Amino acid sequence: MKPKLLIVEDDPNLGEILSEYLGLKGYETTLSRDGEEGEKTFKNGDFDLCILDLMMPKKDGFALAKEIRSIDDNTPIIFLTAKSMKQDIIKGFTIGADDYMTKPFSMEELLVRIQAILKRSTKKEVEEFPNPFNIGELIYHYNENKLKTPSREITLTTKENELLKIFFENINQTVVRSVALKRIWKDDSYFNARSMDVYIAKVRKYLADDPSLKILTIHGEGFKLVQVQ
Amino acid sequence: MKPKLLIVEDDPNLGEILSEYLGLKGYETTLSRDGEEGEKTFKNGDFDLCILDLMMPKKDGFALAKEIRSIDDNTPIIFLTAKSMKQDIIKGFTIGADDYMTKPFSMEELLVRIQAILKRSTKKEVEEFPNPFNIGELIYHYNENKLKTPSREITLTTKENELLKIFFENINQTVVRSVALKRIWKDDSYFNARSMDVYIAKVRKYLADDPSLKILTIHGEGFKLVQVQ
DNA sequence: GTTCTCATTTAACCATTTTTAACACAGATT
DNA sequence: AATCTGTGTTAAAAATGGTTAAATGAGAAC
Repeated sequence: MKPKLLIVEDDPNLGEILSEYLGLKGYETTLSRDGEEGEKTFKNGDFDLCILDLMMPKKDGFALAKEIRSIDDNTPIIFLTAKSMKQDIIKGFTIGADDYMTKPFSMEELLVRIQAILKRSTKKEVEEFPNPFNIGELIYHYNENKLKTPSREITLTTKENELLKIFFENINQTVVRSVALKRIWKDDSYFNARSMDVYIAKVRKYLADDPSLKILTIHGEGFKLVQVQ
Repeated sequence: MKPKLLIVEDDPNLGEILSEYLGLKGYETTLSRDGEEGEKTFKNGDFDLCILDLMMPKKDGFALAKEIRSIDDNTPIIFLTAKSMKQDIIKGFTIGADDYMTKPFSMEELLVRIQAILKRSTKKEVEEFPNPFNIGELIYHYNENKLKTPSREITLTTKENELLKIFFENINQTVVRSVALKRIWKDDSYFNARSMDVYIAKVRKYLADDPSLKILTIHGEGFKLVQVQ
């Protein structure tokens, strides 16, 4: 599958050129025109790498990078900028950038730098979990939308099933709200988020049949399914 | 453990300066003076990253990088060079470089670039925080957001939990304000700092259940959790 | 095509967590 | 001592999440 790149650049010329060039080189590119648009796009997409201009209207590249890092501290970020001031470069990397290029730059160089970064980033593929999946006193049949507890057998609805799957795939790890929303609801919006909260409540009730499993709330971040002894 | 860096640089001045600077910054550095020596050293060592000058006697940086890649295509490589020709840069990355810096460069920038690369390459040894963690009369379950004291069981909020974790990870050491702020609040700003002060007060109240634990204020620096007898 | 059923979304209200604000005090600086 | 900056404390405001029930919508059954 083509790696997905998010390009956030307010100069329409450069943006188009970048998008087209990288598109030709085998990437799937999405172009946003300012920081705020970039943030929305990032939240609703699933990108392998972000290329951010530093000076942009509404929200600059540093601010956007911070937002991105607070959602996900793994997706690589490359900054593009006209400024080549040392302190900016240091700041960029401190925020969590993976590379920093000063305009004007060579497209070809950008390309090889992107390749070098992607070579290493390889987002961890979620391993396929066994079906049925045994955990604690529960047996979860993802394929059949079923959850068996010591006392009953629950037939899950589609959304319940998807949500439960994400939790079992990420046991003891935080499931970020926006990530789950993008995966199940395809869109991170206010109402979808509230809908998800309703489903969290439902799933919590099911899991209550095994007292060793709990879904904790990570305020402002997401949820975490933990198994205690 | 300190990451190990191999520096191959024929200019004795630059080599020494690099080695010393990066040594001060917490790396274990080994310096070789030409490509052939560099190759031998690489074969006999176990390095986390290589910094190679491009123009060197006996064996140039490209040739050395090829040797390194034929032995191991994982160890990151950074090229240093006086030439900034586009074709050289492309060639460097094509051979398998991870970064390419043109002399003269800023030490600080080299450092942050090294950090950015190592952040991705090092097989993340997940420093497992003992869970539960016993200290004095308290039992701290980080995974469950719980703190058990002799008299009660406290369910911690997300922020309380993260703050407490930092303190327990750094017992008897100063936790610098800005470090904790960046880690928990993602941003060191006035209001976040005040918010943190509010949480310090909350956490102090919880710890008061064990009189041997105290959070001291290090004025202008941060805080320190100390355990007295 | 209409009705029924059930999954899903929206809405309203409540609870908790986090941030902001205000004021008091402490330590450092002059 | 006067002043500045940094921290302690408390309460109110704002944001986020929990819960329940009604509204909507989509597919199955009639």
